[in-house]
Amino acid sequence: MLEKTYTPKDAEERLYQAWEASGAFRAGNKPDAKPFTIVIPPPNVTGALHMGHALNNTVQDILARFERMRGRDVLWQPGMDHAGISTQIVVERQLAERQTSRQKLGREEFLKRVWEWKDESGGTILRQLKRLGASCDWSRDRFTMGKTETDQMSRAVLKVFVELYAQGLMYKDTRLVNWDPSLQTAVSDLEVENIEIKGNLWHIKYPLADHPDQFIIVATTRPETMLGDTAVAVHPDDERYRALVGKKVRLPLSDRLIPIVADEYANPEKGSGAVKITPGHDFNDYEVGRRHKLEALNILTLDGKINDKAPAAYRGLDRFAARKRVVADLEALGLIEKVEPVTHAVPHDEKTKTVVLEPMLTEQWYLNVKPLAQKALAAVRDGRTKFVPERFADEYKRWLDDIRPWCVSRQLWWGHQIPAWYDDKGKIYVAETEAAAQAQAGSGVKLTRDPDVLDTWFSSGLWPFSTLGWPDATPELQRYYPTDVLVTMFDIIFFWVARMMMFGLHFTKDAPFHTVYIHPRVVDDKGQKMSKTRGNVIDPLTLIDEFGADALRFALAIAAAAGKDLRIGRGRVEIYRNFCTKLWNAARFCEMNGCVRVEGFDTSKLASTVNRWIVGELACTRNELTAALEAYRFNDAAGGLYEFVWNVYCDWYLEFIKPVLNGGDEALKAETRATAAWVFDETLKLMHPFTPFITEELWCVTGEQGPQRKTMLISASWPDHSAIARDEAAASEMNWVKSLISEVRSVRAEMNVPPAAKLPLQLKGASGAQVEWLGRHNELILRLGRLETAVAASELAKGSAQIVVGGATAGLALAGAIDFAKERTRLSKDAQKADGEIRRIDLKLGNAEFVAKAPAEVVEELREKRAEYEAMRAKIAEALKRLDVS
RNA sequence: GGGCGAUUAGCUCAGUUGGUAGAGCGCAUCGUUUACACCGAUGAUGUCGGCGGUUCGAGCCCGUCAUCGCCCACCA
Repeated sequence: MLEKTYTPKDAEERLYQAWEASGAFRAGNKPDAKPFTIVIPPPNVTGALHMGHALNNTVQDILARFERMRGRDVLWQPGMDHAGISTQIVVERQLAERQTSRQKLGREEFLKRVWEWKDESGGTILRQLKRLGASCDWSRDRFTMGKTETDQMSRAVLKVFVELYAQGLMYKDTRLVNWDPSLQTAVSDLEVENIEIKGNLWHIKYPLADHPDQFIIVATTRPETMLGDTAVAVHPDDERYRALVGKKVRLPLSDRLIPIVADEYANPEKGSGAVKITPGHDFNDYEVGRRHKLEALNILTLDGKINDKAPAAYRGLDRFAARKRVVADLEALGLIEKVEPVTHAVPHDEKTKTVVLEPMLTEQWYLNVKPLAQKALAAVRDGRTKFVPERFADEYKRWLDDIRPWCVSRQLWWGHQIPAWYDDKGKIYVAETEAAAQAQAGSGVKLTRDPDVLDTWFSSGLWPFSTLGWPDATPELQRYYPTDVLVTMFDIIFFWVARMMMFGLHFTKDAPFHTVYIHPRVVDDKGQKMSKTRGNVIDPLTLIDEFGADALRFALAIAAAAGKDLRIGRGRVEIYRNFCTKLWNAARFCEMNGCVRVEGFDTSKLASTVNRWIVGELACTRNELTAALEAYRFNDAAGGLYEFVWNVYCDWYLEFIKPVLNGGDEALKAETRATAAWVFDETLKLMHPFTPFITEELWCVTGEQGPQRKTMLISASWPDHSAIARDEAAASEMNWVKSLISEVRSVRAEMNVPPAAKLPLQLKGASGAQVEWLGRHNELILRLGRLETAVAASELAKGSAQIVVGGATAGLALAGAIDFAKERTRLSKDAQKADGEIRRIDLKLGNAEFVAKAPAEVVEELREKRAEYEAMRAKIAEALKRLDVS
């Protein structure tokens, strides 16, 4: 027996364990089946489940369960990312709380601590994914980094690095990088976020060396960098400065003489047309400096303070303090021409958004990605990999078309250490192991390993094949690679998707997936991006606790229209909790009425139109649903199910069959029970990818009553209704019946006919078929229309069918009854207010619960009203009889 | 500066090849007929951002403008 209400909390944990125990999540169960592979976007080991993950993994789980039911051998590969910078920051913070630091511990000890942290508190997110119902093959859990370098996940990274080096694509270079002075590491271009901030544009007078009373004016938003200026540039065609090219200016504050050079970079339109050149601290100036062989003077320390290359007065000052000091000193010297406020984009750290990055001259490892990018572009251009929605392919192509070398080294400890060793002359030996490097160098040579680690995206770029065992030729790699669909969001197309495409094509010759599905970004119900600082973060686990995982999943799926922001709030999840409840109650209805699935149920041999109709509707729903899922239209898929379950099956079909189930035709009753049960069962299958828990629960429960379930729903086959042709005759017949009933109800409501009043119906001008239908479905038309009789008028008028209910005068005759109806509603509401526990009030007063709990005066009042009502009812009946209703 | 997306009922959003505008919530009225009040029935509400064009016909195609959002960009 089903409980009166569904309690997700009780069911979810039990069912999840049952699934895991049955091995249903494991890949390889169906050796003869075609594989279907999804790799999870590995969440950061530091992460906790947020709404974005909930959506991302709901989508993947829908696909995984759908394909599993369709008979594919599904591998949903789980795992996590070591998340270099994020993780190192987390552990360093903990150390700081204990008054220590990574520097004090040393590298080895620090890494030991990070691993300890990872084993203890990393990976909460994986447990949280289970609460969502994620059907990953947990036995294949992977991490982007091995504990030792002989671990396969690490070997994959080393091999890739070494091969790229051997191919001449990986190299060291000294040039400007985006430097994070807070973490003291280089970051890649992608990790830079330009944020508009308000600043000043200072116009500074640089005196000419020959004529100290004459000035050339330059403008800058970063005056402190003038301490590193090594030239002033003007445009070669700029008449104003032509005579000055080759001459020198005396750099204020530093007292150095620097040249005036002609370079096309200087824009005569901007400012004074002359621009200060600081090759050591500006990407453009660096290029100018190269062209004119200028020194790239570095005036900053790695933590962003002025170093000893600058005049003594500024040494040791933080770069922002130095800015103030420089401006003040220039002012004192009368060298500030003017100051204008400007808004300009300043490079910030993409993660913290607070640290201002500094172009810094350092030696780093770069990967020349151009040749890899060509392959990645070709794969998308020729359709080996397609994006859904398509427009994201354009973004992908634009980025790859104009790609620059990727700075892959990071000055961190947590990550894949770069497999490069140096001898004391600085010669580089790149090899997968120290022994191999030593062999290259010769036995007597002392080698030192490069201390830097790789960008965390370097290893996650290998994820689709490293998780399957590459570089070893494992059976899994053979079977499950290339994968099928990648489910992710637009914000990591460049970071991750493009890198996987490049590495995948370069090292395996195959595109790592045939489809990239880009799901929407989840925002709050006001359309605001969720963030901790805004305080509008909705925790998916709280929603799961309150409404159940199924409700959350369905809410996400039905709102997941391609490419648009997805708004979600408590209210939405509540709606789909209600939907789950509806499904639950439909199951209870079936159970109470003995609707039990019959072995060998044959949809082609149904005698009843109603049953043929619902079977056809189901088949139609199934086909549309399948097509929607194949096209990644999750909103259409979920929407179609909602419509079918609620508006077709519950609102109409179950109402249609009530008279049959209460009637005396045993054969019809048996057929109807079997049909109701079969359709419900098929519906559970269709719903399962979206709402796995409640459907599995209902599947098991009905199994106890009907034929014993041999398998769980998760392992059931996706319905194949291809043999079921939609019975068009049944459809038009039932649609007519539905519209007739709707019309009757509409007329009743318009005319204020009280619900209890049963009216006679005469149908004028009905066609022969309609007369037949009216007769065939008379019982349910009477019931649902609350009619006394429903007959076709004997004389068939020409034209369309016309419904006459009672007649215009009937409304007047019933006026008194309406007052009673209103009164009754008011009283029942009063009664509910008086005792919140009374949820249903039997106004016939036969219900003991009501009598017991309702206030006595309400009971008394209702008794009186009831007598009036009875009298009124009799009068109405009489009045209706007298009315001319033909 | 370049590119992309959005603009449809009070709110949140669907609307796949152009063919009489949809859903949920909310609102109004009614309701206890043994699945469900986390429910049922009925109803009201839209110059589909503005303007122009193509077409027998445009929410959908084209042009243009406006507002909002996102991405990219060397930010003197």
